[in-house]
Amino acid sequence: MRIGELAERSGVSRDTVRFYERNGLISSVAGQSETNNYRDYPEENLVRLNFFVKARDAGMSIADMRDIIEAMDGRCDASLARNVIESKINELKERADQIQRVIEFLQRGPDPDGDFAPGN
Amino acid sequence: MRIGELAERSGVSRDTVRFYERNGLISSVAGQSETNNYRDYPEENLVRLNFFVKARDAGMSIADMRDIIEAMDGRCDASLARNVIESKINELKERADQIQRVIEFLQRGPDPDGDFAPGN
DNA sequence: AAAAACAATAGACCATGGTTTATGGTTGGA
DNA sequence: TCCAACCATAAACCATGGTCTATTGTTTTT
Repeated sequence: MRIGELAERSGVSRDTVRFYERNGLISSVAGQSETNNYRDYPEENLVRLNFFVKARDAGMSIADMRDIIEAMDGRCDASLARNVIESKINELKERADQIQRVIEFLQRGPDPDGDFAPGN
Repeated sequence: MRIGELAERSGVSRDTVRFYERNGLISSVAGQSETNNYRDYPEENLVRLNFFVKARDAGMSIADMRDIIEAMDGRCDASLARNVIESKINELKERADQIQRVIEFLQRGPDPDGDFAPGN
């Protein structure tokens, strides 16, 4: 499909698609037309972009996403890939825990102290 | 205390302290010395900074943090403050959920599809 | 055919969250 | 006294994650 369709169906802008491509997150191939140089974006990019949007909302960086898709693409050996994924999962869990701590702080108050509590 | 001590004890750099102050997250008062214009950072800033570090690690923006401390400082009425805090809590929960979804994706595979799965 | 919509490329621009540099003054220990 | 470490201020700089503009060419729609 062409970039506009991909952008439309994935919910990110054309510019963002190009930005992601420049940063190695997705890839396109030369189109079959002789008259233009429109690129063709294979269907799989749609799946990826759906993931990127989720991952972005979860606070994941472009570099992290790239690590993950490279690991998943089997460009490196399977056990290394598993390690990469595992470590990203652990980072995400850390982050979720940290969020939980902040939520608790906001709900109940600061750790031991008195001032700067939500109950003020 | 002076900026260096605050930075040291809070674990952020002096530059970051100044940056946070410029952005309304903490405040200082003029020092008592006649010969210099060193600022004095009240103890409470330490408590705040401890929170900011947590909040930052949880992915909270400066603007969000500012909203929270302004709400907690009682500069606006209590019910409004509670609303602000509540909505930040909800945003954090959203974020945590999103992270959980990404974790599950990475552990089990994509939603319905076949390609781009961690199992590759 | 003419206009509107789309595409490619390159580079400028923007906000966010800091960090670094430059300049000049202050303080504390050897 | 002299140097290292500290402080203040302002402005420049940086990476990240995009977004916007300009230019040029291609479809598609009317």
